[in-house]
Amino acid sequence: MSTTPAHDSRMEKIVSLCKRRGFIFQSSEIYGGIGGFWDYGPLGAELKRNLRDTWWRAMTRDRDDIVGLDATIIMHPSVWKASGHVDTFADMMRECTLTNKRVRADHVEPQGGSIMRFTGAKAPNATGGWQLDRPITVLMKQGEHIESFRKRVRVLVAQNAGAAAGKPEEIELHGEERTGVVEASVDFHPETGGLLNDARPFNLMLKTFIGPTATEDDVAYLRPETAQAIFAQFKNVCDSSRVKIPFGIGQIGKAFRNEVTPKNFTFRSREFEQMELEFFIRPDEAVRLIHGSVAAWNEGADLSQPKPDWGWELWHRYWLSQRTAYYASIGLGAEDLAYAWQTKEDLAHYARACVDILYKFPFGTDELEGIAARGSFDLTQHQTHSGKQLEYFDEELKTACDAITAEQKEAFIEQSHARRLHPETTKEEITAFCEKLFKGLYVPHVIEPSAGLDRLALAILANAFEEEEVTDEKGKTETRTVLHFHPRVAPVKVGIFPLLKNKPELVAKAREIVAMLRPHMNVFYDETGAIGRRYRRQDEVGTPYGITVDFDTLGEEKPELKGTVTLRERDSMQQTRVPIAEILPFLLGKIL
RNA sequence: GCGGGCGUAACUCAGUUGGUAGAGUGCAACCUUGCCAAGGUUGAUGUCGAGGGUUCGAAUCCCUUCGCCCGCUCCA
Repeated sequence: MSTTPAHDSRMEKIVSLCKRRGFIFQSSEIYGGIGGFWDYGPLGAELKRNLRDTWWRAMTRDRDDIVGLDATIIMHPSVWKASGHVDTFADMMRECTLTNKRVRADHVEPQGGSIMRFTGAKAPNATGGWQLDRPITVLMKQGEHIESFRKRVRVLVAQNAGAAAGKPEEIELHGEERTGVVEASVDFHPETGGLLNDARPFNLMLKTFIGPTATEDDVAYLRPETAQAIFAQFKNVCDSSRVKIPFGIGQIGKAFRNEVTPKNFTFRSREFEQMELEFFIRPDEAVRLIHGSVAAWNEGADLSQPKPDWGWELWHRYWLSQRTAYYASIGLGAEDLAYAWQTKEDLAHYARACVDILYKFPFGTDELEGIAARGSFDLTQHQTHSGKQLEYFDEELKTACDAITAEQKEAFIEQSHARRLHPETTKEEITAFCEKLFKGLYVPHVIEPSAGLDRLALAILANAFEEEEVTDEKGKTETRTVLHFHPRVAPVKVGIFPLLKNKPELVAKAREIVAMLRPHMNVFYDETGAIGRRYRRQDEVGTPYGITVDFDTLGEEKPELKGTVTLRERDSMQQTRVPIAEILPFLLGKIL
């Protein structure tokens, strides 16, 4: 899916600017750095805070159907057993000794064939020559022709060696020897046939210990996602907040994953921040009982306002449109984004649908947010593992069911069985589920828009970055580096400059304006250097507006201009004369 | 994890066969300076990623290690 340009100077420039101007630093840099961890400097901290605030506002404060949560990073280890993370994140893995391809130890199918061993390989014709000195052991499958086998091994060797070894046909294999025959061995990679090394635990969750003794009994995990805390606290939120389905719980917080390969600057980090919403909805069956039918999604459906007869599909589409509108509100428009729908085969077994919102990063188009329709899987898992009832009592559903006859209920069960998603679901399970529904009880289904804050910050930076050719009045062309941040997310909202710093009246007036604006926004005062240089400095950190106090502000020669300043706009570099009294309302209108 | 490239000032980079580290930009102060990186003067900053070795002497050669980038792999 990603397209990666061979040399991406744009990304390098962004990384360099981030360091130089204090957006993002490598963690622990004075000790040589630590892979996959990044710090936000003064401007980065402001940027990230602004982004976090826009999400929180859009998702909680601006709506009356979503509440917030702020849970701990370390939770009861059982949370991760219930969620499936302990199992799927802690597989025993084996690696192919030829290609380093990794495979789950319990997923290796027994294979038969001849064990072939080579002492090494050489590519004398490759640029500079190339050589592999370690032995290679590969299974020649039953019925595989010896020449096609040799060709296959050369291709694998070439792939693994990268550019150094040159073309597969240039590779010479040395010391071929048949060392044995096996009937059903699990020691060879299912695809490559390469010998597998010993199984090793491979866990993507970061481990820690609770209490000072640090034994295996005290193991806990740093959360690999924030979502599970929302499910774990679902009942408490319901009991304390008078929320009614449909409603959501949003959370912003740190998560940790032991990524194999952190890469692309902050894009894949081991410590990162997520902004997640779990939006709880009725199962489609409950909607059908209440409204008689479930509204179907079609292209062009009106998604502006939720409707009571929406099922999971419309809710899923609704959140996709809401999230797209959110990105537009902070400067990421349709032309910057892309969407990737997971195919049925890619989906986890419990998921109904999942769409990723991607941003066109300089290093490739990659994920910013995933919106998944997860059914009732998570809450059901926690209900099973904790033994606590996580069903929701739906007054409206109970009322609707009380009004229908026993025959209608019987027909509904039949109908639900006919519509079941998984063929293996039994009639008994469907009946039990429906009987609960008739009492107004169900485990809510969930739509999960899950976004990466650090990825968003990187996208915003990449999207804002531009090196612009500017020609001045004298016809001199030069490069202007500018970050076109949307004013809402810009770390500094306005720069305030006295035209000259050795004129006390100008400095005093500029300080007055700083004092006026500071309670409302992040402002930056600068009096050093020529005015043009100060503008450019602010362009480079994305400050959308500049205000210059000059002699007209003091009314020295043109009394009619007294009390006005120059307002300079970053993107157009246009200047306008505005009264001081209008500055604050103007800026507030742009940044809120 | 594998292969390749790289690591010298805040940034971009130069540094010869091993001889004790530089440029441009930026930064700071002052003078000049009336709206888009202006001019001048002065100034500060490096354990040459880290550790070890060879050597009279290492940024330079060797080993180890850490980090970054690219490709492969991995990515509930």
